[in-house]
Amino acid sequence: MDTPASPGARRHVPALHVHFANADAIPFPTRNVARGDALYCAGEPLRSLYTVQSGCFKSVAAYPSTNDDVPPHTQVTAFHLIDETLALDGICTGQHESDAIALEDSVVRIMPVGILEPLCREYAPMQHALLAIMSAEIVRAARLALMLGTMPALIRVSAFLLDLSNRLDMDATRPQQPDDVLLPMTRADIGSYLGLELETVSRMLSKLQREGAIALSGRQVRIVDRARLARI
Amino acid sequence: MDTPASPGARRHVPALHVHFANADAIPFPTRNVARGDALYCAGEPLRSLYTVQSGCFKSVAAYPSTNDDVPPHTQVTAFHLIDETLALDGICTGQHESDAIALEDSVVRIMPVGILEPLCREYAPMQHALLAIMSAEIVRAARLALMLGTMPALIRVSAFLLDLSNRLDMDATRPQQPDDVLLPMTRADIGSYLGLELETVSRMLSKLQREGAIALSGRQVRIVDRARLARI
DNA sequence: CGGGCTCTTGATGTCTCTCAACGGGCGTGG
DNA sequence: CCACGCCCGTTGAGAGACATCAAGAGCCCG
Repeated sequence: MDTPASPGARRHVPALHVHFANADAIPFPTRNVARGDALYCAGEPLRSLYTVQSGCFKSVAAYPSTNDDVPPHTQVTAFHLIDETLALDGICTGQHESDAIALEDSVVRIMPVGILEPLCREYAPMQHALLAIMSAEIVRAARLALMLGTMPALIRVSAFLLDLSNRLDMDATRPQQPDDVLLPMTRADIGSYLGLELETVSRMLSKLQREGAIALSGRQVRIVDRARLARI
Repeated sequence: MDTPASPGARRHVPALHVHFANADAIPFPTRNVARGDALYCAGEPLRSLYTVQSGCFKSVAAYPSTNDDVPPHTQVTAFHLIDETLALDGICTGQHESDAIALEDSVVRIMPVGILEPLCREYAPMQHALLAIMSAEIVRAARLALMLGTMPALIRVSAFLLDLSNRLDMDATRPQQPDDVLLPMTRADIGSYLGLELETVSRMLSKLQREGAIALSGRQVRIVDRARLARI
């Protein structure tokens, strides 16, 4: 899971989804992706990295099924909001390791790897930024694994809400309502990400509402008592 | 989880724990770490990356506890065998994000980040190797999360054994007995890594033995029926 | 030889999954 | 404009997998 960044936290929590220094200055092309469409699919050759300009994506990975007669397990491994970078998992093989699906009509900036690597060799800050982004992604994934391995369902869901809220706050273009979160994904997506069934996600959201931590109507969530949510 | 790399796998599975090209050619210093000692601890400033020359480590992460009155949940997030690289998670903040504990008396090669980054700017293959290693780590962590989110205990344990066996085979210095695996970690470590209790790990190992997939005596595991293990 | 750590195995409990039914929103087409 | 179907979300009842609690055996090391 990503960073709840509560006041009580003892250790410094890394700023995940680091902004890509200097990339703004370079006239990379953009691409529109309609809601539900794939930006790329697993197995395709990696040509570029992408940063989200507007909209939102989910990454869906398939577990390399050992006995592949029947359904290969899949899971949402990440959600990508504005300014966050996609396709980092493809560098190691030169192939995309997951599908990237737009959750809304979206725009991405295209950064071809063939250009990016020489660029990073030239500009030390950019190299450092790229390494920082990748490192943050490692931390993010490890923290997700930690949560899936040790936390009960209610905590997973509340941590997810807090994380999403924090990341949406990063978006300077968004009106400043840090307590109002409009979920761009279905309960099934959330469940897949958190290692839960969609019914369980629904139940936990209802429970959080009953306890007065949030108010919800469909995908519109209002964080009523952030401290309570963090304390769960 | 890492790569079972079975014959049945449809998609190409990335070679995780990529070897660090050219790093051998550079006279980096080494350091000995006694069994049970920490190579580094979470929160310390990141000075170097490390590759394992001999021995074995575990990475232990603490979940940034929101209400930190009581025990901050911890989990083993990775095991590091020979030729594998540690401390990649620290680059994003300049601080180590986890503890690295030696499971045996070990030797690591020390690669100071202040040297590594300029070096990567100079040598494109080295830059690419570093990016590939970090990307592979992202894939590894995501796959672990996927397994923790979707797989039952028996599959987690069998996948863990297959992965460990495959990674040990990468070690050229090891005598060629790919089916004999000496686990360097306790059941509790395995359980923490797999999101299970140590009793469950023990039960699953016993079950795999009853089913004729493995033979075990303490930490010595012999993979008797690799196909069956992969098929579970 | 004793103490502590590790591992195994059993009994019981509980959390989450599974199966099922139902309501609401939205788009399509009558 | 309304009807219908489909997807999404909610809620309940029951089952199953794993955690928890507990006891005991093996082993290493001092």
